[in-house]
Amino acid sequence: MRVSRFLLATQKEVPADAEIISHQLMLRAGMIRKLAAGLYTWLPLGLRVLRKVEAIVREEMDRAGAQELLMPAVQPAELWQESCRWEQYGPELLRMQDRHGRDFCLGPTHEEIITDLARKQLRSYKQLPSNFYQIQTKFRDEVRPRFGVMRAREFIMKDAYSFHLDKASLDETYQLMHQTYCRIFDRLGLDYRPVRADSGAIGGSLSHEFHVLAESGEDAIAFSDQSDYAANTELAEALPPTETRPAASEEMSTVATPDQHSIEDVSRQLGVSAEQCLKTLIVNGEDDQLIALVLRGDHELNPVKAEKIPAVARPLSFADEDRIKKTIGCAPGSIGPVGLSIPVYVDRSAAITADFVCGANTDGRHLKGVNWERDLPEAEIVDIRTVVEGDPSPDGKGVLTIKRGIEVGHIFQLGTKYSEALKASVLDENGKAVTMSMGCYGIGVSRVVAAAIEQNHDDNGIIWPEALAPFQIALLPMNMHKSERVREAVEKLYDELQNAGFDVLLDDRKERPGVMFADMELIGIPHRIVVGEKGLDKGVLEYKGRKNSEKQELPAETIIEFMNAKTTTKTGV
RNA sequence: CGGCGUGUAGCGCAGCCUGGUAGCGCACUUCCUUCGGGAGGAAGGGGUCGGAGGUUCGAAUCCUCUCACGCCGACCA
Repeated sequence: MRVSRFLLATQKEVPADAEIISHQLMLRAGMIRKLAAGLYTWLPLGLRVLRKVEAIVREEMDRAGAQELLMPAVQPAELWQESCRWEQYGPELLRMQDRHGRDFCLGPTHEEIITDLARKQLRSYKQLPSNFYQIQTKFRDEVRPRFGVMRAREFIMKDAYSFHLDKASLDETYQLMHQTYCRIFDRLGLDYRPVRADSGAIGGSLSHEFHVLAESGEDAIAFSDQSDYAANTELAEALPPTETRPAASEEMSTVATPDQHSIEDVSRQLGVSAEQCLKTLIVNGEDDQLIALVLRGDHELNPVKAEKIPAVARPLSFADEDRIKKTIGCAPGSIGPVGLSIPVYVDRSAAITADFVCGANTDGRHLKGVNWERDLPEAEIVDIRTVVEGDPSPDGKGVLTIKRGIEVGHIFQLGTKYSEALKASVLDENGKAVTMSMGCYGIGVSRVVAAAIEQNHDDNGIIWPEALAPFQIALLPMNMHKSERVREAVEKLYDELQNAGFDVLLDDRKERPGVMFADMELIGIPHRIVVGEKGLDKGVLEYKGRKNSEKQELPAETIIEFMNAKTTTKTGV
């Protein structure tokens, strides 16, 4: 490809609202342009990278025996009503009507569609297991799209759905997909980790997320320092403390704490540490009652865990202030577990705290020297906090460290949630109808592109892993428009490299060298070959890799051989 | 959904407070010089100032409404 025939839309400046590096670089390099909130056009340069990701995903899915198909982006409401998600899904599901007034939605995912296909096309156990996948545009009407294509409303996803006669077969395919995902992310050249995850509202039991590690990641991942345990902090268990509760040593007393509402305020005023304070959160429960959750002041409530308490309403929501005042008699900020008439659940760590500080259930008052058993009945002990760095690993080996990750893949065992709702069954060997078990496996293809940049860049721009680069080689002639020798040499080299199977970007613009260097580095081409008068005199070409800063001179006739050794993959002309 | 903020040339911004014929940098076009790390000069093209309504002799500027976009919050106990 010649730059003169290519939309190289690089720019020096970047819109002020691009917060993270991948978003800035994708705009600067001319990979994407925003059309509206969460909607992006992929320019030719960006699309080339996207296609590289897709190709690798496709190859590995095919290799794992999955079959590609393509389902509509627009989906009829009837199927969503059948699975009850038309009501459950909320405003992220973009709904619309056609000219006849029939309801449709833009698909945020395709469980209903594939299950509908499966119930019509799969009749016999002999057809199982089957795994179907597609690479499709999805739409989720995010409250707050941000970070460019990282959290866009419209995005490209590879989603796969497998169908099985029994759990054993599902387990087998799940393991195969786990391995396939590892192969895919290995080939993409990314630093990633498979982590255990909560399967959330989608249902099912087993679930893993694949995270690309990056500071800008929106998820927190807990790792053991002594084993391969890794889990989303939403899921990671905070083990019961091994120490027992110390004996009470203080008398309970009331202290005035006017206008001190936060743990920080109270601990500062009373001169005690945050872990010596207990906070009491009031949430809405089932049956329209309120529920109190007690945590240590330095810990955070884990909403996913809290939702698992049967008495707590799902989704988790905080009680509104008026109702708290009416029921408890004080405003949030002065609540404590002593003398509460509503159900109280206490976190494992808070349950072994002695002589603690908490709200007195009277505005402007706190209690100190409070002790379980003596001053208030022991509440039901639960695990409702989010793990923190230094907690023991849930697998019993080592302690946890916390890192940020970008979720680029997610695999689930769905079980029969959708197949039951849509009555998708096959006949088994005995001629008996069996509801199929399902698995579901997603990769955020467009997000992978952004994640790769988060992990691979420097001050000059993007540094593509070989497998993702939009072009392999940047061919830069020095002053070609002045020197006929350079023009001839570079045209010849361009042909030779292409004939040898390399994807080459020839910068034939009438630009100064500095401009060419800067642009090629910004867009991250892994290999650079410079052709100039000086080199031609000596019969050499100059090579430089994007990652390392040393230039080297090579005899012109050895360049093909050299590039073959440098690159592992070729994509053809 | 709530709070705050921003809409002026393709991009980044000034002008608005204090109303009087719309500017700067980058980018773009042409020419000259320069030519191995985002060059210099000269001459150009490009904007119904987000939209609607109002006040005024006169509105980018003041007022009202509206749309779009962005940031923050939704863990305060």
